[in-house]
Amino acid sequence: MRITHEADYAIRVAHCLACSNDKISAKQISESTGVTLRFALKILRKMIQAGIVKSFKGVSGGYMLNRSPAEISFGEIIEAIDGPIAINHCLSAEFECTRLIQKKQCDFRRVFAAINRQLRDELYSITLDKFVL
Amino acid sequence: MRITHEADYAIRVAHCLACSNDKISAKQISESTGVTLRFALKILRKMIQAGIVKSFKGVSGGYMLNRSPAEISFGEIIEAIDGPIAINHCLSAEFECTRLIQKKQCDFRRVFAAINRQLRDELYSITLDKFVL
DNA sequence: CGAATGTATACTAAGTTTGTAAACGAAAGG
DNA sequence: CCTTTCGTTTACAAACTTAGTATACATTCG
Repeated sequence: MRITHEADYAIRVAHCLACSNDKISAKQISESTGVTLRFALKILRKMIQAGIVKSFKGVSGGYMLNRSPAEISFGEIIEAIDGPIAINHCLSAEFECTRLIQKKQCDFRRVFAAINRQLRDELYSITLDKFVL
Repeated sequence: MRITHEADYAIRVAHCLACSNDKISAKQISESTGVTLRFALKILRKMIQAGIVKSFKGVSGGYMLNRSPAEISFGEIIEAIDGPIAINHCLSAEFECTRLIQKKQCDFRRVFAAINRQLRDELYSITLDKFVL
């Protein structure tokens, strides 16, 4: 029932980017967040694919946020790294309910889905701008 | 960001107990929930330790809930199996914050703690009686 | 070109979860 | 009182997930 370390690091990486006006290199990000360079690169790649971050190649390349910090939420970062938020495995896309007691299973599912939605909404309501100095 | 299979099974086991007025044997529980006998025993043991379930030894022994279904919540069952609900590792008891950017870390923590509290409250508000036929 | 930087894929190590086995303990009922 | 039935405890192993690393390649700018 918790986010992965990787998602936690991703939030710190995103925060680091939000605090800088200019683009920063992976090396600088690594140093200022304490996340190893290699691992930071992996996280940055996922965030690029999710459209949260953009990158610049070449000698003076680096990374920066793709949108304003106010438009980037914890929920979005977590889902970019860990995949869709699902507090119970029966809520994930791949899952197929094969229980004998079909009705009960689905009652449980309905309840978990409601809680999940609420949690997800909360995580999406927290944006990076609230943490920039 | 999800509960373990074990906690999910535990909810079904608890539901099974809630649906029966009399005590039932581990074997019956296993058959009616689809959880293997050995694993069901393991889950029952944890629920006994948490005071959710009580057991009777001997030839006509078995298990039953220790309280009325209305007094047993999803949150309690999940915590009995998985331990305290903590959406981020920094919220767990053992964790020690050693970040350089102390202040920021703690801002994050404060936010996660608030979300966690809300999630926990929701899970504790869902009681077993709502699922008994 | 070549130094600095990002990209992509694949792999390994570590940790957690899931599930099983075996030996022991306790109570009901003949 | 002793056998049967059932629960308890500890330990172990297999499977899966997460965390982190290595290697090789591509792009940009001076």
